[in-house]
Amino acid sequence: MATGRTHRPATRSRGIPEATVARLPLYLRALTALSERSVPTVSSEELAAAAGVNSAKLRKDFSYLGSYGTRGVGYDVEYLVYQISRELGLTQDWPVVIVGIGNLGAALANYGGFASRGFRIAALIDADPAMAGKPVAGIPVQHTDDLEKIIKGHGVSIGVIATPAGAAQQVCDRLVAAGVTSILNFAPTVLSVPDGVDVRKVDLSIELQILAFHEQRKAGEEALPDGLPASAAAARENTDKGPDGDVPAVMPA
Amino acid sequence: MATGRTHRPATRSRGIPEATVARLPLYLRALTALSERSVPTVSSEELAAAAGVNSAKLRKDFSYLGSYGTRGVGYDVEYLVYQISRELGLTQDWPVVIVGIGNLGAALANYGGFASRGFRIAALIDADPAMAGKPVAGIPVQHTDDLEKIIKGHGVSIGVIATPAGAAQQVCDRLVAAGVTSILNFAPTVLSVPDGVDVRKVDLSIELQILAFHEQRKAGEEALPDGLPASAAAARENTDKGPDGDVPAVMPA
DNA sequence: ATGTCTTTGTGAACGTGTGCACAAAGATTG
DNA sequence: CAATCTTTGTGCACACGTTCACAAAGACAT
Ligand SMILES: NC(=O)c1ccc[n+]([C@@H]2O[C@H](COP(=O)([O-])OP(=O)(O)OC[C@H]3O[C@@H](n4cnc5c(N)ncnc54)[C@H](O)[C@@H]3O)[C@@H](O)[C@H]2O)c1
Ligand SMILES: NC(=O)c1ccc[n+]([C@@H]2O[C@H](COP(=O)([O-])OP(=O)(O)OC[C@H]3O[C@@H](n4cnc5c(N)ncnc54)[C@H](O)[C@@H]3O)[C@@H](O)[C@H]2O)c1
Repeated sequence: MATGRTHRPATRSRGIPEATVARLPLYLRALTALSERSVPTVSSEELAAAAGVNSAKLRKDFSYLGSYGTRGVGYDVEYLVYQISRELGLTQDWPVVIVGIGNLGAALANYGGFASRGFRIAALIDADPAMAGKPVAGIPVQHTDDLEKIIKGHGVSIGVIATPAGAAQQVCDRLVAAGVTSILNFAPTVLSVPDGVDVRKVDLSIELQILAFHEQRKAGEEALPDGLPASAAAARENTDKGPDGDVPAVMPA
Repeated sequence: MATGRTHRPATRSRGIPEATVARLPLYLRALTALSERSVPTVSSEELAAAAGVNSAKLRKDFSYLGSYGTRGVGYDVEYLVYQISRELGLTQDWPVVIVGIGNLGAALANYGGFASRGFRIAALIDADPAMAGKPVAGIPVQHTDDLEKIIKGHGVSIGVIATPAGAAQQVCDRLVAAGVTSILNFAPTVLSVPDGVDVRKVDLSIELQILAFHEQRKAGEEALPDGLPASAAAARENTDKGPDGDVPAVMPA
């Protein structure tokens, strides 16, 4: 998420905030569920509850797309599903390649929710010659040597990287050189890409570490009931190591 | 970030901004790499480059933790690794359970970067009786019936949900009732949890859809001011066909 | 038509995050 | 010790995001 902000004077409401874009798939999911239950219309309050957001936020989000609601009634479910799908570019099918068919890559390939949302696995690619030709999720794995040919042959613009971290940048470079302009990276590495290429990352460790941070905070707060956040301040004070750093300067373990 | 009622902004203590917390693991990763190369000190500029962020942002982030740098020199790598680890609560080992040992759950269990970052897989849990006792990643899978016993026995406070969407809320409720207060959710559902429980989600489809949005914008910027009639909307709603895929989120009435 | 009732769409206030730019701190050199 | 050089830590301004609160739009009943 570092796409150079195209400073568009907003001729029309064409500038949808990034935070809104990130929530559209959430709305779409909730709306699809309603659609399957043949619910004709939904209010911002109901839909917001289903998507787990504030209703005012939802209404403002939709206002960036246009005025698709009816006052006093709500939103037409089918119509909104279509509008959001169109906005997200899901009315077309996006061919996707997955590179690195190990534990994670195979799980991704087997993931059903992939195809049901506008994405199609065009190819699976791995560097291991022993894997070449072996089918995973019904799709034969192809060798990295053919990466460029595969990308260009299928007109792939979205790539998923599930290789070890050490190989990720190299794979990324090849993908980009072959024409991929959007990358979803599962490897724990920072990827550098040229302007115009989007990278999003999914990192399990980071998520867990964020949870651990809050978990620790919760555990420390139990001591003082309803009190002021003196503990945090005190803990930080400690780091003002005295003249002789009594705090170990080396990490244990 | 927590789902459910967020009326209370969660004790906005003298705390570290959420955006900063989310970057600390990134810094930690970069610092660990430097540490392994025995680099003694690093400047904000260098470290920022390695972590893929702006150096001013990095310095401001660190300023919330304390004054750990030396002007004219930079930051002591080992010391900073320790301080960030401590802040994130990684100086202790967090036992984690994974519920739902299918394609994804098994991949997560096999993921090495788990243990190397302060987390330990305490148990693997699945509802399939056929899986009980079978080892995955060297750990025998246990049945859901024993979920509460397992959680309490190991003092687990972090749970990972990798079940189908339809089972996620139910699993979540049981985890929370058993004492789990942090959940990492891979199922495409909005989880409701009581106050005090943190939920973070990882959703592949959402990431891909966000990429598709930007991809579409990049590709089709030449024309199409749209304005499609509503009739076209009704004509195309055939996008859903998930035979099993993910069970759509149920709406709380 | 008129009135009432529901719910949208949005202006405005507020909160959070980002990045510039620079004074101050400390290392280092002469 | 003073001068110089490097790099931190942060004040400030601005951009972005969230939430409140309410006028206006439209449905629906009478
Ligand atoms: N498994 C998880 O749950 C998980 C979680 C978070 C992050 N990750 C990350 O995802 C990545 C993959 O994890 P995994 O568990 O599947 O690892 P894995 O070792 O099982 O699979 C890696 C695959 O990548 C292939 N590969 C290696 N170099 C390649 C190259 N240059 N080009 C193409 N393919 C190449 C290997 O042959 C192998 O099949 C790792 O970076 C890991 O850190 C995994
Ligand atoms: N595989 C992926 O790459 C991927 C990507 C994104 C999201 N997801 C989501 O992750 C989840 C798991 O995906 P998967 O591909 O591993 O599915 P899967 O069907 O392979 O595995 C699901 C596992 O959960 C177990 N399970 C079902 N109900 C349970 C319950 N009540 N308690 C405990 N265990 C239960 C099943 O026995 C099975 O082993 C799904 O919600 C999926 O939508 C998967």
